[in-house]
Amino acid sequence: MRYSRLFIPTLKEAPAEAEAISHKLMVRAGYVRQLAAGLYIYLPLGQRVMAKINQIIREEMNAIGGQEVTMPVLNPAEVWQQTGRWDAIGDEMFRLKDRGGRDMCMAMTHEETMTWLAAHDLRSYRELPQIWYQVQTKLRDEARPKSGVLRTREFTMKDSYSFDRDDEGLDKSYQLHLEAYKKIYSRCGIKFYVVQSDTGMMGGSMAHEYMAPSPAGEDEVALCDACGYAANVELALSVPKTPNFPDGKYEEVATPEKRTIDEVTRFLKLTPDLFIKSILVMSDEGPVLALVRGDQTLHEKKLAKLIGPHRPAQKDEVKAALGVPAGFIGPMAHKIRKIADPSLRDGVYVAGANKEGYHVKGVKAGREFEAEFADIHAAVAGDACVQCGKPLRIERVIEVGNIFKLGTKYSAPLKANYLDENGAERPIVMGSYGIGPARIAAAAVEQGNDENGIIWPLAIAPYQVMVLPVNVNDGASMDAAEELYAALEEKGFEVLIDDRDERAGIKFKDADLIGIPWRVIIGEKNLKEGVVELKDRKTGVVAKVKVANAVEEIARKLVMEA
RNA sequence: CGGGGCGUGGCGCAGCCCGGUAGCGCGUCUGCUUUGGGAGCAGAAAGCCGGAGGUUCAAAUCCUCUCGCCCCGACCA
Repeated sequence: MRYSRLFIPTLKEAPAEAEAISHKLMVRAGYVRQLAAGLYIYLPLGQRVMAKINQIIREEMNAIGGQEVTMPVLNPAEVWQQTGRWDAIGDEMFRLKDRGGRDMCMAMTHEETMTWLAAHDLRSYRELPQIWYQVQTKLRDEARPKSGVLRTREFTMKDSYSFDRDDEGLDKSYQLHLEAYKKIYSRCGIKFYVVQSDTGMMGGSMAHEYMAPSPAGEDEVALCDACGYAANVELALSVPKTPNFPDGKYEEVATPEKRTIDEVTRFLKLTPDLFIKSILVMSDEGPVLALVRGDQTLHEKKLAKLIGPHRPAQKDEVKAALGVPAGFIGPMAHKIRKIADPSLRDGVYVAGANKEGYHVKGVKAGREFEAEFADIHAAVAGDACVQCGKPLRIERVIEVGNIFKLGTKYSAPLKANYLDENGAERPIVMGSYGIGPARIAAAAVEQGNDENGIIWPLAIAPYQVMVLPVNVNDGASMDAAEELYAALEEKGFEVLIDDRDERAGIKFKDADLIGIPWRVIIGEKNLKEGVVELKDRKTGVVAKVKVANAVEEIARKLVMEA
């Protein structure tokens, strides 16, 4: 392709609203433009990157027997009502009515329609298993679109659905996807972790997420380098370091006006890990007292898994439920449900005395209070791994994919059944597996960039090589450039030739920004000596190669890397 | 949905507090010079100052409402 004909609107400055590196660079380098909050236009270069990612995804999905289908983006309300999600999902679903006044919605995912199809056209165990996938636009009215292409309201998603006879079959389909996904991200050239994840509102029994490390990410994972334990912090288990407990004598201490852990620790000159933090929350079933260690943070998602949706109690609710002003609550002698983090099981702690202006020392689980124990603290760096005891690392990540075992959550309500060998009707056992191609692109930019611009992995770069004649008005340079360009295209490489009559500086800056992995620079002086320069975008290393060997040399580099 | 910030030529910004009818840098166009890391000089085009209402002789500037965008949080199937 000729640069002079390609629409690549590069910018010297990043738009004011861009924050994430990938956002700034993708806009500056002319890959995308924003139409409105969470709505992006993919320009020619961006389009090529997406096409390449989607191609890799398709190849790997086809390799495990996936079959591509196309689903309607516009859905009737009925299927969503049958699974209960029409009501369960709130403002995040775009809803509308057709001219006949029928309720419709824009599909934000396709469990319903895929299962509808299975319900209608899968009849016999002989037809199972099946893996169907789609690479399509989905719409979600995100509460807060952000970080460029990372969280948008309209986005392409590859998702596949597996249909099996039983759990054993699902295991196999799940395993196929688990491996296929690893290949996809590896081929796309991004760093990623596979972590245990919450099944969330998708339902189901097992789930993993594929996480690409990046500070622009919205999630955090806990990782153990020693044994490989990896989990989303939403469910990561960890064992905090055990403090040295002072002697366990139970005594009341006056702590006037000292309410927060911070105030009390300073007042009593003790470290926060010797305290019990008592947090009252209001659940659908009434107030619940959550207990974590003073140096830890309650993880609301972990707690939600135990008690359902909840919110922190107001000051007057604390007083009403416990008869104690907030700031002096202790775990002793309340009749309400109490959930304590396991780190409180042993040891002797300081806690609120359930009496205004007082705390108590020497509080022991099983002696001063009883509670259900469950890991409800947020894992932090340095906590011990539950599997091997080595310290955990916490890293910020972009979720680039997820896989779920759905079981019969959707097949049961939509009556997606099959007949087994004995003629008995059974629900199809399903799995669902998603990938966000735009997030792969963004993650690649987040992971591959320098002060000059993007550094694409070869496999998803919009072009593999850029041929850059420094002076297009020099006949010899242009002849050599055109010849190289034609020869490389002939070999099947994707080549961009910068045939613009621009100053060298501009061409170099644009080339760096756009991030094509390899660059051949044709300069007048070098050409007179019969050489051109071959520059690696990533390392910046420049190699002079003989014109006669250039094509072969470039081909060698490209093939070597691929 | 809660908290904060910002809307001024295509892009990045100043002007607003202390009203007087808009300016800088980059980009764009023309000409000459230049030509290996975002050139120099000369000239030019381009802005209902997000929108509506109000105050005033006069509003980018003050007041009210509204729309949009970004950030933090909540949410994220």
